[in-house]
Amino acid sequence: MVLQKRLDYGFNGYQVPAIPRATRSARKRVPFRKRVEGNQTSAFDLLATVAGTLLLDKESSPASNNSWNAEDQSAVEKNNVKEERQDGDQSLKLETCNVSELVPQTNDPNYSSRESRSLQNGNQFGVTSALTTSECFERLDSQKLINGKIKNEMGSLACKLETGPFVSRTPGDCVEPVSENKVLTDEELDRTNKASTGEVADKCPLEDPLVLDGKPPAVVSSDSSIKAPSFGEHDPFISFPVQQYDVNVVSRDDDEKSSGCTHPSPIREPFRSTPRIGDRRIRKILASRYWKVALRSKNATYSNYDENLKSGYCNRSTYKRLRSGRNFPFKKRKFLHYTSESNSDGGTISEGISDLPEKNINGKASILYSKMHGVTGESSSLADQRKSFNSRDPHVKLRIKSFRVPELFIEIPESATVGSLKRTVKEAVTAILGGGLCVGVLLQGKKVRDDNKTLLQTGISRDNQMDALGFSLEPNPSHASPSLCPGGSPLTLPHDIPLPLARYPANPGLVNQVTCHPSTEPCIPNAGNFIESNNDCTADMFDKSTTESKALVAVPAMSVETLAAVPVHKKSKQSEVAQRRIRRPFSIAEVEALVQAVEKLGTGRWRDVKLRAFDNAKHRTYVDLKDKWKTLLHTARISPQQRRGEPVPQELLDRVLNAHTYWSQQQAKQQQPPESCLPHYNSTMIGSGRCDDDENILG
DNA sequence: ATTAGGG
DNA sequence: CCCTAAT
Repeated sequence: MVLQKRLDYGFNGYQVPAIPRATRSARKRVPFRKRVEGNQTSAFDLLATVAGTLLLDKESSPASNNSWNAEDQSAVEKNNVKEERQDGDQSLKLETCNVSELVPQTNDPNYSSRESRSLQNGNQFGVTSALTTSECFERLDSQKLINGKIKNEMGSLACKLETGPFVSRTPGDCVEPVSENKVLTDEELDRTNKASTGEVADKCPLEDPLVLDGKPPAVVSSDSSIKAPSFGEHDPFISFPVQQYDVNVVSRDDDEKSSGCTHPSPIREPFRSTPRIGDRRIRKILASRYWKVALRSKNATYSNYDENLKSGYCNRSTYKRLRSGRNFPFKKRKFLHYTSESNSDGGTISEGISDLPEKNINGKASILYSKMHGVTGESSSLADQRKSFNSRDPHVKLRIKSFRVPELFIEIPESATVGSLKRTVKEAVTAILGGGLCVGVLLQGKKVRDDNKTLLQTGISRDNQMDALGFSLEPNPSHASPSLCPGGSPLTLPHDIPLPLARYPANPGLVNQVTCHPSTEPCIPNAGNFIESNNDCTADMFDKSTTESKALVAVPAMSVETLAAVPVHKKSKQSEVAQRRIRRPFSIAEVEALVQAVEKLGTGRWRDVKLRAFDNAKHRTYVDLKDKWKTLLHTARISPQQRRGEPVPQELLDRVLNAHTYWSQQQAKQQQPPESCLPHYNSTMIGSGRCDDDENILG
């Protein structure tokens, strides 16, 4: 009775019917189908597509989790690592990792179906479900130049892979590694490695590499505990920076099983060592910033694009999953590994980019991958695109031959097995790809910052521009503090000039941009709907990251320790390490909306408040609103001098105070329903003296 | 999934 | 904002 009435009547006496849960659930949304025509794909779409491709790649196979362990005999992978003694720990510095060629195709309404067809019909492309990172030894020099830092002490890893023709594979298939491809035998690997070694030696005369080929690797249990002794008299730790690291992720999981006969993974022995027995901490440092190497769950992966996707599409259905996974903190803890059966929403085809990974899992491949094949000598060219020759085809087809992953450090004891090393690198890269990945688009060396521009507008769709188009993987700015972001990562081109790109008006054809224009300011919420103010679009983040990354240069030694503190290899399982959400101070308008909603609904009904006033602000959870109210209350109670941040109008603070006292009394009244019908209202309130529920309070 | 409160 | 206990 009383309770029910409390729910139905608002602070101001307005009737505020409780919203039925079934219908008011923020997550119940009508599916939205994105439709764009022609070259209307915005740069953002492109980014999302690429990112989705990467993610998809990573998740496309259930076995891919351990894929890095699986290169062994048949897997096409080789790692040449140059070691350098250094304080006991092995420091791998992966300046670049090239991700295998992928072929994102944007803006195709019939996308999924087309790709499926393609898969069925021919083997032109294959979904390898493998993240193939491939070397480019030849790029070393240029890479160094790009980075502006020559590292003589750096060894080089040459991992040239010849994987042969494309392999076709159905998305759902379990990784049957490159059956049709040329499978490198141990011998072949060995030979190749040696060749590479020689090459390396030539380029790095300072080093005196030893090849450890043939040494039986230590057996490592699944929990990564070391069961085998370290190599002879050598120090347990070695430090070997890797300039180039070629990794081929194959969806196999036989690393551990075949531990005893792990193929030789050439590691050049250090010429100097420092005795030290330490824990098996693995330190990985990404040059541009210190990544939390701990793997983020795949859901976290989505989360990273949450904001972007949302801002890009403002499409509820498109990211409803994301939303529930990211904006509602309680879900962050529940990340689970996806299985191939994962089919959370079984959405229709061509939903949106955010659905790509899922689609693939569902067997509806949306993106094709092709095996990387000896793409070398492309110093700074991050991608190679082809455009459909059919001029009538409004779709831009890109083929990204390789991706560069930001430089990263890895520290691992020399007693660790090659398998664990691979695992470690895998985790590091996976963390990057799955965690704070950002994709940048470069056109003629310049960053395309405006995500809202279409490919056409940008010029990406033009033939003459295809050569100048590049992609870069960048750390997600929200994943690390700028101070930890030293020198330009290999991803960032040296001449990263801020482009004064004019913001093009949102393309009318893009539904998503209507409500999502970055300049959209939260209008004064008339209790109806509160326009979201999710302005942190990717473009801005990009600017920030690239700008900041240029400021700093060296990797502070201390941060190594910092990073090491992160439980890296704890169990490559659910190291989801949910990152803290970015701070988003409430705007005055939001406060206004909050106050107004609380006045009507009262405290304690945060979900309704959320739905009422912040339903469109997906980054505001009811917990956020509750917290904000809490702080507002606190702010209202302290002296104005003590307040910080954007000053909240006193008027609003007063209302906060009033509403709080009012609803507190209401709450108290319900404690003792009986004779507590005393009209003791706050003096500032104007209400009838009735103890009923329809009191009127001054707004 | 929500709410309430501490951190 | 995060985390948790309690609903």
